Amino acid sequence: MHSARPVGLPMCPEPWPSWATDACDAALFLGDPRDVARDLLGALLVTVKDGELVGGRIVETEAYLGADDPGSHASTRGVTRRNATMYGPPAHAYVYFTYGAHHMLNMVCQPAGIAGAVLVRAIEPLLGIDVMRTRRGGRVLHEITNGPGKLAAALGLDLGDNGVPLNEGCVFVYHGPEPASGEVAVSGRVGLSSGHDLKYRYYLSGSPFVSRGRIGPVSSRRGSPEE
DNA sequence: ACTACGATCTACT
DNA sequence: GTAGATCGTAGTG
Repeated sequence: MHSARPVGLPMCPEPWPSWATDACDAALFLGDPRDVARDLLGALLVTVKDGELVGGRIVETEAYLGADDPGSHASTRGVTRRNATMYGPPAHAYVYFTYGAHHMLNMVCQPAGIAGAVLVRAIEPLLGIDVMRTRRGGRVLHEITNGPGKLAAALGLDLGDNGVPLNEGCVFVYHGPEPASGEVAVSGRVGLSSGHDLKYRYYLSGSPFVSRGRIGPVSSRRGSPEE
């Protein structure tokens, strides 16, 4: 049978993954962000920037809800110019800039008028690895995309990509093999000043490509900080 | 106009 | 383990 590689995309040295045969349709990105975050684990995330095709398998995500979520850009602030994309239609990229240095890639997953998105925190590099490595300053493989800021840099994303529709421009998502349920771990989100008690982070526990985020408010406390 | 701070990363102790 | 980078956003005057 013929290659599953989509027509129209640039070539890259690595072969297109045989399991990535179908682009995710917009319906996958319409639902509770916690469900979408879980469903995106294992999917293939691809970007085409500067004529280069790069990407990898999503291994870590976080869900961000609306006004009720203290960790969300939508909490207590309402619509602002920064978070407007989060209130826009689903299946679009919400890219923002933070800490004076880093871009973050989110996927909007609630109907227009309702805030909700999934932050992609880490992927396993599969396509265009040399290009991503160059964009990341020549790091070793497992440090190219193991964090939201690192991932956005490797994928070549910036504020110019805020609001682009998924699978129509430069950001694409393809269905991957569903992870075994025992492989999916859940924990508190990383780097928040509030809302870390909510277990809205999802990752593949066996993957060496997840970020090493600190979990929870206290590091000296013993016991079981996560489920 | 001015200020404080952030869904982070890196380097150095 | 922790401080510094670095700039867009939002709140205030």
